[in-house]
Amino acid sequence: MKKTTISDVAKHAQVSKSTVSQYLNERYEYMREETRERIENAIEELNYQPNNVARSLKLKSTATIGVIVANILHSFSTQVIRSIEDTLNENDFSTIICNADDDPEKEKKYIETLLARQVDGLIVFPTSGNRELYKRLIDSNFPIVFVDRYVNGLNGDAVMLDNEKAIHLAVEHLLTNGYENIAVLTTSIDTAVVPRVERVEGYKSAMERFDLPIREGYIKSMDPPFLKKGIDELFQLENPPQAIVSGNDLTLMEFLKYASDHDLEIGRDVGLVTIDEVSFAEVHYPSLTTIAQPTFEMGKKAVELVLHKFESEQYDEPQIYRFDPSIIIRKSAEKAGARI
Amino acid sequence: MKKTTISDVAKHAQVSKSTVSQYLNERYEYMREETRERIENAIEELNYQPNNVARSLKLKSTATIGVIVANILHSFSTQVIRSIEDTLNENDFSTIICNADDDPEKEKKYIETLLARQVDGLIVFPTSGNRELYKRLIDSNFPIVFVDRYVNGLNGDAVMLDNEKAIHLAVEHLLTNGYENIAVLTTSIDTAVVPRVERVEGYKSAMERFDLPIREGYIKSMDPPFLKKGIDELFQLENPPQAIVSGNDLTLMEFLKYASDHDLEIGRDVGLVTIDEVSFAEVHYPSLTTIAQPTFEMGKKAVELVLHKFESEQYDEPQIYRFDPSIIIRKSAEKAGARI
DNA sequence: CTGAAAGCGCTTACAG
DNA sequence: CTGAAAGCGCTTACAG
Repeated sequence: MKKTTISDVAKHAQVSKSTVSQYLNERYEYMREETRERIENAIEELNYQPNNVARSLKLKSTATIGVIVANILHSFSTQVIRSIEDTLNENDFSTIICNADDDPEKEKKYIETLLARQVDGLIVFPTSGNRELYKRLIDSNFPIVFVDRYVNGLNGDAVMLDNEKAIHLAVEHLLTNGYENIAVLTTSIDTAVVPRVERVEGYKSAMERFDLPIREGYIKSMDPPFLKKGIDELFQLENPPQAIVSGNDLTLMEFLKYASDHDLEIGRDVGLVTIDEVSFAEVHYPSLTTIAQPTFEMGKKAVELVLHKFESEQYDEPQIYRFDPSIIIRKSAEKAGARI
Repeated sequence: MKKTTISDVAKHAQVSKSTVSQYLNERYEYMREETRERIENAIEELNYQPNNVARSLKLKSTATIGVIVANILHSFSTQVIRSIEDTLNENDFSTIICNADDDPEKEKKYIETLLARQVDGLIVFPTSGNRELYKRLIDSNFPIVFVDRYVNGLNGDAVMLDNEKAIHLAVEHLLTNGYENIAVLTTSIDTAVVPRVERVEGYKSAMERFDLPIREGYIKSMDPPFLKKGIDELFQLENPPQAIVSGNDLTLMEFLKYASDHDLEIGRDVGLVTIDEVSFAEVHYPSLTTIAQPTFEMGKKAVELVLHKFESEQYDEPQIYRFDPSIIIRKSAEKAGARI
């Protein structure tokens, strides 16, 4: 079961390895027609498959990009990653995906493995735990692009949603439809994860813009296991909210469970707009009004940035690229007080 | 920006490359304590990172498994892949995931790329288009394991659901709750994709077992874009079905859309059991009774099989491993004729 | 306990 | 148009 190598092909076609290599790299102008055919036949007959590992070693490039995602459970992440893979594939690059599971230790281990495997670049949805490591990579000019979040104080490229706009769209829609007491639900902001912080800030600025009071009690930021309690507190308030803005799909699931357990009918008892499009938005009863991120474009941009860095030697000033959210209006916030 | 190599470390520590290599492979018994420390310091000072590509070339092993999935859009696939990644990771293997998008051409290209990259094995959710290629791999004893589907007539290991049992569980549950006219929805069986065929066969054998007539008109197998029409035909029948068994999450989405568009209330107007657990089963109204596959165990088993093949030289007779489905009873098929 | 040498399978500058 | 040689960064059998 020995694998056939370029030497076998060379011997069989009675040419040198060099010429076979030229053939493999499609530099046919370096050989006669007749030679080309001999090599072609030899490859066919021996069923030769080039060894890319050897090629990578020599070329110092693996044509592989590593992707590290803080938490693959978010539908947003899954969608962006699909786009990243597709785009890389169009460029004849492979993708290695790693799920850090929100654990900085795991993230660190993955980064090191990927570097040892000589990936040509990294696209990462960062946790908040590896500032130093990222700094070193950026300083050494290694191609790296952040998605969804950036790392505070680091001078790296990032592909981000315009989070403020996302919240404003949600709040505006709710107000237009008559909801005034609006609460917001996000996953924990203890670790200062950028989009979450921006979404909470966006909530406040939206309330201000529409001359509404900001009640701290209406802002609930906590991780999924604790959200149930947070939501409960919301509805125990003297003035419970008439509507909820859910910060992502995980907070959405918690809220939907709560609503179903407490016979809160969405749309009638409480309005709902959620950030991130989810697969079941259309078939949920009532259908869910969502703020969608342009996941396809964001993934594509991330790939373009990382490949550009890899291919060009020059240094470009790092930038944060903001993408516009869009609202998909369905029925979960159709009309306030519909029950009356 | 030249990378530091094992030679740099050797020079800096004033030992040979061989000894550094022994150190890297943790064979400390081959050197004095003092030497070990010198190397340790040199690595630290130079911030040396080993190059795994070179190592792979020499060792003829990349510690990487390729995963090719026919269609990543299935929630089942996503779940199994997560389990595969986790398990491989525990074994210090990397994973490269490719989505064939139900396109045999794409699948073929991916297989070839993965082989060129010298993956140590392949786990694949096969399309039906590459029999010959798979045959060659199996015949040459390359470590390969099929998941979800096997390729007809090929002697390879496969990790499968007990599809017949899955349908029986669904039908039994519906009958127990008073539904008698039961239809089944699957994606197209034109290409003889094994689980779909088994599910249709399972439907027939279940009907027989419970002494019910098999009506061909109650069996709808078509790809998502055409399902709407198929479902419509079902409900135009003289005797429309009282309940639906949905073959997977994609047929489920089509059915839910249809039901919502035609004001069919699930549970009241029509009972529903679907194969594959979906994220929103709990929060759907009414909550969905599902037949869950043990995705975690299946992924784990696939990894064990492929690593075993890779590590052991001996030839084991290939086998099909069947996994038991389980029913998660919720409310979408609670009681027939609830409307009366 | 340590090192020199060969080799993994490619690519490419260079010579002819 | 074609080939011999060097080298990518490791590992390992072998000699000392």
